[in-house]
Amino acid sequence: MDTPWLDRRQLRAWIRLRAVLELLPGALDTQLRRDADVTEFDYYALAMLSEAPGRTLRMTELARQTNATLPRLSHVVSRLEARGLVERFPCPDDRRATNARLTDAGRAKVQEAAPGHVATVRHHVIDALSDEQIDQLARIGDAILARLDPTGSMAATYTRYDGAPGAEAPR
Amino acid sequence: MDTPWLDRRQLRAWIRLRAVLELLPGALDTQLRRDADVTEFDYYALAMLSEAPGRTLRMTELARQTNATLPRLSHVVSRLEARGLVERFPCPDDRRATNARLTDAGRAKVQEAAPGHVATVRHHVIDALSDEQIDQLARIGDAILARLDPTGSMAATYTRYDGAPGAEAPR
DNA sequence: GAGCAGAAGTTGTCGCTACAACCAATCATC
DNA sequence: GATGATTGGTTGTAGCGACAACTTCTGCTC
Repeated sequence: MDTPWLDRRQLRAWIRLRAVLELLPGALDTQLRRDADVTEFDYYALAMLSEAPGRTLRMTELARQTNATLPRLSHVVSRLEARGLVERFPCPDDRRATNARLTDAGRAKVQEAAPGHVATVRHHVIDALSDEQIDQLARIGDAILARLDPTGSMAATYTRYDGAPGAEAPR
Repeated sequence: MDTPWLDRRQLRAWIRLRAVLELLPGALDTQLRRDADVTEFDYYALAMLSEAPGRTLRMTELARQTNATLPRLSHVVSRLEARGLVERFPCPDDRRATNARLTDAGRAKVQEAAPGHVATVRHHVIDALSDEQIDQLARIGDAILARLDPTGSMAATYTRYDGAPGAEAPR
């Protein structure tokens, strides 16, 4: 390998990022589980569906938009389906495929959960940063994601910012 | 609440951060499990111990340095102890407390795993960013952590950059 | 010096995720 | 129009983390 160790500045940045990686997901999860009885991942899956045309997405597409593997999504959707928040039905165009559609109850759940979630994201991230840092963070995220998923097949890219999912007003 | 929704710039940054939160830990975990048969968390626990004087830390202090809760750390250390990488013994100063000490095998494990892990961190994060972005990331991390853990009691702060843990040459 | 609040850890249980194996349908190619 | 490879998705299992309950010990306060 012969890879050089990190210098002090690099290490400082990495330690911080690692701490955020460790602490932030738990904070988001705790709030949503307490206030709306859903996981942060559940919430995003529901939110993505609520933005989709017909409130419907194919499993593969939903997995891509939530940065999840297909097995994971399948389990999650099974649970959401059992709770009546989502329904599955075979895709007419491709009989291998399955569509997931948000039910009315699911839509209500998103609307119920959204304000508290947005407030939490604001409190922990957005409001902690200056406008300049917000843009810096976006570019840093881009750069890291380009390495994590070079093909771009996995990471949700969201070039459409006109009504992007998960944190806007529910339609 | 009456919290405003995120605007496009904020949303862009948040979506990126969320994707990193989802994808990066898995990438680090996969590499370490494959090449050294340890979790990323296992690795950091071992690495923190390897930096500590006498390769020993109290459980509470180790939990703080790894951003973990005490129950979680207790389980992890139990597993590491069963593998002979760590040993536990009661703290003589405070009989409530437990010390965790790195064994020779544990030290060897850290040294074995470190180069590959550092290479992965470099590849996915450090080398993806400019020097300027590295510093920006550190400051952004500081700002977010200040919100996540206002008291500073939890998040590992690491003002000591002379030989910081986890990514430097093992001693 | 008795009593009590809080700190330090451990343990048990439950739910979620990763991984691997698997099935079904489509596509390509001959 | 068969066959092989790939895509789309589900299921089973094992392992890890969150949470709550509990024990032991310390230190305060009266």
